Amino acid sequence: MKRVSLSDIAKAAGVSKTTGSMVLNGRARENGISDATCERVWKIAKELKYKPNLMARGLRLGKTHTLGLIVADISNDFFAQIARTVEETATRYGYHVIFCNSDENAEKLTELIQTLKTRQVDGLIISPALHDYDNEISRLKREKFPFVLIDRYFSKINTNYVVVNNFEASFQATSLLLDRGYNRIGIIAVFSNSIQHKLRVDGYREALKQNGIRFLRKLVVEVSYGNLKESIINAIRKLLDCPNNVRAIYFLNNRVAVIGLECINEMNLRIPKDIDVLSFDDNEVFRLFDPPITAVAQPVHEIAEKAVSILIDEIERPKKISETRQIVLPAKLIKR
Amino acid sequence: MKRVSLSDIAKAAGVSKTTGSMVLNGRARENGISDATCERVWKIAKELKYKPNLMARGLRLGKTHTLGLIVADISNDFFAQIARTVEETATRYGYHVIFCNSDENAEKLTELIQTLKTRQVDGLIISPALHDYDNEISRLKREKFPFVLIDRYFSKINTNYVVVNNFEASFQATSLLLDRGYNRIGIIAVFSNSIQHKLRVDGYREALKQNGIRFLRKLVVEVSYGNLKESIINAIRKLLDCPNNVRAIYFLNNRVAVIGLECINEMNLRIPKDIDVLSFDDNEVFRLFDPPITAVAQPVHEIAEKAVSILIDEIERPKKISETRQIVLPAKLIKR
DNA sequence: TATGCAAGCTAAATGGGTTTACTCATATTT
DNA sequence: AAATATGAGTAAACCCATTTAGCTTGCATA
Repeated sequence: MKRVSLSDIAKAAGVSKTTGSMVLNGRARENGISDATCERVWKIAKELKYKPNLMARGLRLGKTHTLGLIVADISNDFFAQIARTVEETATRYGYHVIFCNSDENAEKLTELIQTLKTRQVDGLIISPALHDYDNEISRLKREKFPFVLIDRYFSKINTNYVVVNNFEASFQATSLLLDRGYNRIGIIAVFSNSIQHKLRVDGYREALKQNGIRFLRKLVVEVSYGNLKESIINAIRKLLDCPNNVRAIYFLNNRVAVIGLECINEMNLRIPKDIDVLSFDDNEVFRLFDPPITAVAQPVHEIAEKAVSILIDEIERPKKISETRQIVLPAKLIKR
Repeated sequence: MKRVSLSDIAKAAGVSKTTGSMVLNGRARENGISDATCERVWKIAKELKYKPNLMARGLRLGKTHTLGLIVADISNDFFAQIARTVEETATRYGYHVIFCNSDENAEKLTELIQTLKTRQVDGLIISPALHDYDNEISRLKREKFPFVLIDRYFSKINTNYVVVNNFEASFQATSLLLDRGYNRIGIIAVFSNSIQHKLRVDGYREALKQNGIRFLRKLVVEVSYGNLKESIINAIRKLLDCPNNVRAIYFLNNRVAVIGLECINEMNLRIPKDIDVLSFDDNEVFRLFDPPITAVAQPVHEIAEKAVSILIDEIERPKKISETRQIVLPAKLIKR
């Protein structure tokens, strides 16, 4: 029941391993192997159901045809969808995908990157942890290891990335709320030092500014991942209460939005009577709410597809040194 | 910048590769390597940041320390959560996970199983496609390839599997609806020849029976994956309409439930006034609905954890021939 | 006749670990 | 004193596909 190896094929076909390898890799022509031999090898390979041992090949070639995908949490709808398309696209290119969850934890991320490198993945698609300082990522960069960041990136390192136009999308989202007549809009976000976070807040500020409304720092509440629910309840309470007097909340991501909605529910607040909400990042079920939740939808499929194709391009093309690709896709405001 | 290999370590430490290998694999004691040598090797390995080449090791040992996970669609909340825990658990055991989407397509599933085997994963966790006949799975079984089925299984093949008690859970779910006073309950499900499907319907029948209500085949509507939305709208319309006169719908899974809710929304029906609903498979947001949606929640974490540990046990233990493990976990009815 | 060359193919090295079957001292038994 | 053990370690085989460098043989040209 043991696997058929190239030697077996070679022996059975009465040729050398070299010839066998060449034929089965479609290099027969260029190496002047005769058609007769060629056919013989193929026939035997088929009969014996030969499948090359990818580890042997990988060892020799130094390539595994495997990509690593690191996200905060694959059970989060946004990342699950990314993962879906990453896998699909990678498969089209003949690659497989190993995935890992970083839990928004910089140390875990560092560790994951290292193990995946040890495991010899050919490249990485990474959504860096929120608090990550750039160390491990910039090490990858220094080592010229192929990788693409998605969703988030670092201004200080020149890397490949695929993100959305956070500023613009946030500007539009805020403008919509302003149009609806809210001029005191609270933001609830997970604490983060990332650029996207900043850009989303900046977009919000710009929208306020263009409407002649003053930006108030205290309306931007940053909660921490630890006990999201409790902190969000407090945040909402604080925003609604008197001097703030907020009537619309802008959740800066998916996760916060879903939990935020849960809190609003529990606090017996009605949307939009008591409070209106908007979420950056869409969720399949937002449109099913009563009323449906307006959200900024990221083009997940494009993000994933682009990331994979850039990555594989970098893996397979001879490296044109430090020529990075930085894609900013438009996010779409879905009014509901 | 090239990787440090075992030879490098051996050379630097003035020992043979053999000794190096033994030391670094913790086999120093049993092979009578002196403590001095041991320390020297470790020290050098650390200094040079030695990471073994896992492909070389894998090639020799015939093991990759990789598991394959095949689900219908990883962007489906249920599978995303499974994937999450599978990865976590596998990592604890020192394994990585390659995932693939079968799209409920038997041919694709067959192909995936084959590629993953070629890729030398050590074992597979599979949620078989709905319409799959058992061929590829039983081939795995014949070949004694380690695998565990989750969520679904085949009565005709004796395999490892981890599933929930579909009959019992469905019985309880139906009983709840009956208690709420609905005695004409419609079922909407994706067409399937799987046992779980049957068991869920059987549980429903049994509940009706114990309440002295006749089972009506026409109240069980099977839609196909093609154009779910349209078919569900038709199904709902048909069920509500006159002779049927259904006032409660029992969605037989997650996917159908979410889309079903969307349809109900679009049809401007109110829950529970016009129609009440219940879903087999929970979804994070069901409790946020107004009113919240009652659902049967599968213990996803346990399913995934159990599946991984059974699989790894099978991979690592000397095979006690054809001794399969079949786990049936209780699903929990979450009344909302 | 000797030389060049193309066609068709192969031996052996390579990649980096693990494992088997030794070696070589010295120490202990019998 | 000869035989056996033991401690410490190693050379070489092995896993399997790819690739480099080169080897025949036949035919044509100088």
